[in-house]
Amino acid sequence: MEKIVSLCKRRGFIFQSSEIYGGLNGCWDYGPLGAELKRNLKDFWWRRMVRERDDVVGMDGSILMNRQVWVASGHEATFTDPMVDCRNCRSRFRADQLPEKNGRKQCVVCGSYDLTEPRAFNLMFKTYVGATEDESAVTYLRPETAQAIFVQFKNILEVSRKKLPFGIAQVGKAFRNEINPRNFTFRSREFEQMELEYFCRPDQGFELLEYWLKERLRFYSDIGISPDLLHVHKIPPEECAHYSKGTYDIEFQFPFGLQELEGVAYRTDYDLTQHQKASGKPLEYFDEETKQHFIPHVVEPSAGVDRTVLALICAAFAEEQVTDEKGKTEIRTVLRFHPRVAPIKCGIFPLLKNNKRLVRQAREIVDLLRPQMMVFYDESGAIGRRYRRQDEAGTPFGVTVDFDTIGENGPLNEGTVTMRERDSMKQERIAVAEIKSFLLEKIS
RNA sequence: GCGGGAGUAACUCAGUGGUAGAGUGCGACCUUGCCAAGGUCGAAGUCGCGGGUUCAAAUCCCGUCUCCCGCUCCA
Repeated sequence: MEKIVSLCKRRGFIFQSSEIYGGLNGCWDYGPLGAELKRNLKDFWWRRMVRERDDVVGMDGSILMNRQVWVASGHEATFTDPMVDCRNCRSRFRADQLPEKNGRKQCVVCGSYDLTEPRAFNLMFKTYVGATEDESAVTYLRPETAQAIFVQFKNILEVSRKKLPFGIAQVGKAFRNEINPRNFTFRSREFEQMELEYFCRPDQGFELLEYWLKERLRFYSDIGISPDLLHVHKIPPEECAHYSKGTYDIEFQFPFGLQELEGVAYRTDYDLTQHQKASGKPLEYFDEETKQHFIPHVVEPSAGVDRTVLALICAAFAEEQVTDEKGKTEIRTVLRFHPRVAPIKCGIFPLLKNNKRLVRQAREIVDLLRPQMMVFYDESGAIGRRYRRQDEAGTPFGVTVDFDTIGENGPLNEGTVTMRERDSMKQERIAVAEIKSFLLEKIS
């Protein structure tokens, strides 16, 4: 893990937030390569979950919402009071509301005395909206993005003219004042979620839970995370959150252990029911076939952007022994990103920088590709060094303009470049005119 | 939150009271016909931060922040 953290900083994937002031616990910044990687991940999620489907639409909710949202969702009560957990039945209570016997607090559900110490669950960041800092102005930075979808359910149903089952997707920031941020960016206080709330009839819930689990596993495979590194954890019913009738965690084998990337939860009609009650506004759906009104159930695949970025980096990280022509062995550090998520798609190099024709031709190729993909031009140092630099950045392809390209070795290979592939280090000659379509096919 | 370890250049680290160091990397120029190792020059450090002891602190003491590891926790 230390090697990965070090590479992330050295190459500009991830830095500590506010580093020159000593950092801020649980907060991280993405550098040039990290920002590209993260953007590629979110874009592909959006494409797969929204644009390629008829039954899902997107939204982008605000981070600050009316405080009543958090009262209704139950977050205010369970996130801000001193709470104790029962180790026996996993119930959670406000510490001041538990009965005591002989000076010991007792679980009101199972009667166990095996309780955790009371802890302040100030997991929501509190803030004030408006000029006055009094109680009436209090609200919170959202601790999850899902609630924005639930409270706009009716509006989106109306304008999108969708029928059940259909989903609303959102990518955005959420904040939790974690007691113990850990494991690099894995548990951060400010993080981004990619969430889909997929609404359905009550009788479709379990079937759709299985469907979305499968669909999401396909997604991870399509961004280059091998199924060998993934594990599906079915949460036992007694451990599910109170609102859930069934949850699967999709876990990734990080260097620090098997950890959750995404939860696929069947949230029933809990959230919409809560908001209907609290707001007094009907959030029911009218089914024209059965002529019935009911509150839709919902299946929620909820993925962490930052932890998936970290998983991509961990899965891609490799150190391999290579032997050069003199028989010397050395370590090659390479990030084997899938071309689809790689921050830079192609490096473009003139074989020598002191030859104007080579440089000009390479620059032209840069201009050719730039409108459609992130490319990187490099002319400094020996060509091998430039290849290795891109290996560490995870760039899947490299194009080198040589003397054949510009016709100096006769017409045989004129107008072709070498295309070097990162993982195999193999090179093949390819016509300049074909570079763009070759790359577009690989990264789409 | 508890226990352990660590913070010195972008990275990896040396430096145990007396002028801030190395390797790699980075930049410029030269060299270079395809897998990081040539030459010359150069930039770069609030020694995590704050306080204390001392003629003098990267070094000793106290506090604090941050990261890593193990517990704990993760509606």
